[in-house]
Amino acid sequence: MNLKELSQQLGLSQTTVSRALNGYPEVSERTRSRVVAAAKEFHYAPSSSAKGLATGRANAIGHVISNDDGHHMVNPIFGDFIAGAGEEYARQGHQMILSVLENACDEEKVYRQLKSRRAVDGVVIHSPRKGDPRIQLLTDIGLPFVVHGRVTDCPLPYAWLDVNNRSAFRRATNFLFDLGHRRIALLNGLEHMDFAQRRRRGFEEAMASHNVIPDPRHLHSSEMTEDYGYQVTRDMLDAPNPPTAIVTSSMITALGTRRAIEESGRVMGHDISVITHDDRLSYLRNGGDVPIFTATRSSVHDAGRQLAQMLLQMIAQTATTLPNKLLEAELTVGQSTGPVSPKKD
Amino acid sequence: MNLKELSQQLGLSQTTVSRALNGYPEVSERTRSRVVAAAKEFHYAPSSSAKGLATGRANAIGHVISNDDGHHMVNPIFGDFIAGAGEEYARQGHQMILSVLENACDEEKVYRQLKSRRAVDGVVIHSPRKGDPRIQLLTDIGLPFVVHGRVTDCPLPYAWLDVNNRSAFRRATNFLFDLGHRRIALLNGLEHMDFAQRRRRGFEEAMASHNVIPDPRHLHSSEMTEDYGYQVTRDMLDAPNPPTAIVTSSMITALGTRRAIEESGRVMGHDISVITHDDRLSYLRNGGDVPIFTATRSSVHDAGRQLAQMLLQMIAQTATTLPNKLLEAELTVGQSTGPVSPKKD
DNA sequence: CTTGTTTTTGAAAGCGCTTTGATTATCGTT
DNA sequence: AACGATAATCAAAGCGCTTTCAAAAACAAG
Repeated sequence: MNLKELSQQLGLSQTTVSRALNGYPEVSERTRSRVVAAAKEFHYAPSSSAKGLATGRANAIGHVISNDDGHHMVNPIFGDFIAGAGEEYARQGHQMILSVLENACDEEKVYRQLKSRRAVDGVVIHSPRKGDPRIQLLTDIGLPFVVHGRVTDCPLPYAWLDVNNRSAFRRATNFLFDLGHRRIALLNGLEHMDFAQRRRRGFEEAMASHNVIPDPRHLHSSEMTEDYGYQVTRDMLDAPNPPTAIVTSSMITALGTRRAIEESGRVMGHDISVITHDDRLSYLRNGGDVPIFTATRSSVHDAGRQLAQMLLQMIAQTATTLPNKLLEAELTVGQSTGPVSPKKD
Repeated sequence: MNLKELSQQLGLSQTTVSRALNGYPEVSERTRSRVVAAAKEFHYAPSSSAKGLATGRANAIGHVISNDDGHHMVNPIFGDFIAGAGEEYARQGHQMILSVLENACDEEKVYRQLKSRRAVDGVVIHSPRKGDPRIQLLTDIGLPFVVHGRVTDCPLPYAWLDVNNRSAFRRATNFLFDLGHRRIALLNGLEHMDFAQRRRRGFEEAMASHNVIPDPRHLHSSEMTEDYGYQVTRDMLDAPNPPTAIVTSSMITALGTRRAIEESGRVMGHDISVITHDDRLSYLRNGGDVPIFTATRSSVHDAGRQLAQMLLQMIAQTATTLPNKLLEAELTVGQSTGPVSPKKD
């Protein structure tokens, strides 16, 4: 069923039917309701390609995700972020188009094609890296975009939404100092990612403000897997002068850290403290009323929703003002932290 | 830059340029290479809506994911599956369209619209449930689809790709019997999901074939979170007559199970055995050369790739044969299983 | 009953591509 | 040189919508 057939059924012109369905004011209420009823009855919905062709808008937003340098690693955050954004798109009648990159070198091509094929009205930039070339590229080709995160030292203006990673990690670290800790380890994510850089900075600031020089053996950076948390923590605990507290970048890593701690016969929150960042992933809830981990939390699902809103608004009003939003993570105290314990060894 | 402009640049008709770019045989090699070069130079790519309108094909596949009955739970499998499928789509010049459902009641509407708006050429069905209504619906409206999983007792024929969950869990359970275990617990996923039903059946078959009636206190079903694994395992270990082995449905749950085991002072693989199903999620690797968990493994990333291939092929050749594929999980022995230990209590 | 105004409806052009059916160039044969 | 066959190219229609511009209907005022 297409517009022509529908309008014939109704004995009206395509023009009127189209206007009725798109809420134009110059059609009488009587005919509008007739049209809407008929559309519902015949399950009519306008062809999106025809509509796209006629209007020049795709009513779609692109998300390009890459398998992280061929590690075939899908960001565990991804699912929840996408779900949040997707809800907002659905609400506003947009579609989400996902492009999966196998080779990072195709990156530029993919964005260019998205633009020249008019497949999307805008894109969201995931996992910005240090000196990320994408914001220059997208600015050049004139494709609206919002960055999830930020790009340090980027000379161009751009729209973004980010968690205040630096303040979150500064705060987490300071919290540990307040409990008396001074030998604090950092299990960071991959430090070519911008967010990891900021987290490190926050951590270092807190350390510096307490005149503590971090032990290099206690500073780590890797993909945030469970195994990484386990291995690194075990090694640190086995070595002389182990940390009394650990700040870690993700719940998954924290699970590994906890495992190593428990395996060593220590009690987390008593013998050694752990703070993690918690993205509130749907399949990794941090306990119930009493969180297991003390954490800096910020819902990535919510970030997805808000970022989608920003982007849709940018596109709708073609205003030249580039919005940005800094979300503060909240520090929730759980069972994984406690005052530094009296020297054991 | 559109086709018209490009053809003017070249001094050719749109017809010829279009044919050259789409690989039709009736254009000379000399002109074809000229055209291709010019297209590259001007970053020309055909508008997807125009192409879609003209051909009637969207060159897109839809994935509809729902936030599981309002639990706002995104399947952790989702990211890797999507990545696998997406790679295949990219390779074959298709796009992936993701629809996120907030209310499960919109389900029918979303599929109908995808069809009537001609937004996709086919869809993939995620997480089929017991008596899933979607296969009836899609058959009725004539939208090609492949199910990731199966629907038990479905009277209609349909295309699917699935892991042999039943045989995997039968095999896992039998493996435990071979090690001398008889008190075996099952930590299953939500049993309104079809895959969970099959896993349970496989487990029960193995139990029955050894004339063991499972202790009802050792049969569990829930969303597969870490906490679920922990809670349930702890409760079972605290109770009299705890199981000597546990079969669990996901790595995440297995992490919780391991935590409860270690917390109780037992050693996994020695005092109590654990087998899990391992979807080979990219961010949850089961150790390195020596797997931590003995597991039935089957890459969900690979499943996504293969399913995408099936669907694209179905669409391309409009053949009426409905393909299906049953993947066998492999049993990999890790450190989490061992012979039943001499009675402790 | 005109006329001017406002409200409501329609005819047709155009969005950028594919594809049919016609036309021209090229070439080997007689 | 003329001819039919083949290869290469093109003009134009059509895909299903939106939107401009024109026309008809309804209505108020003179």
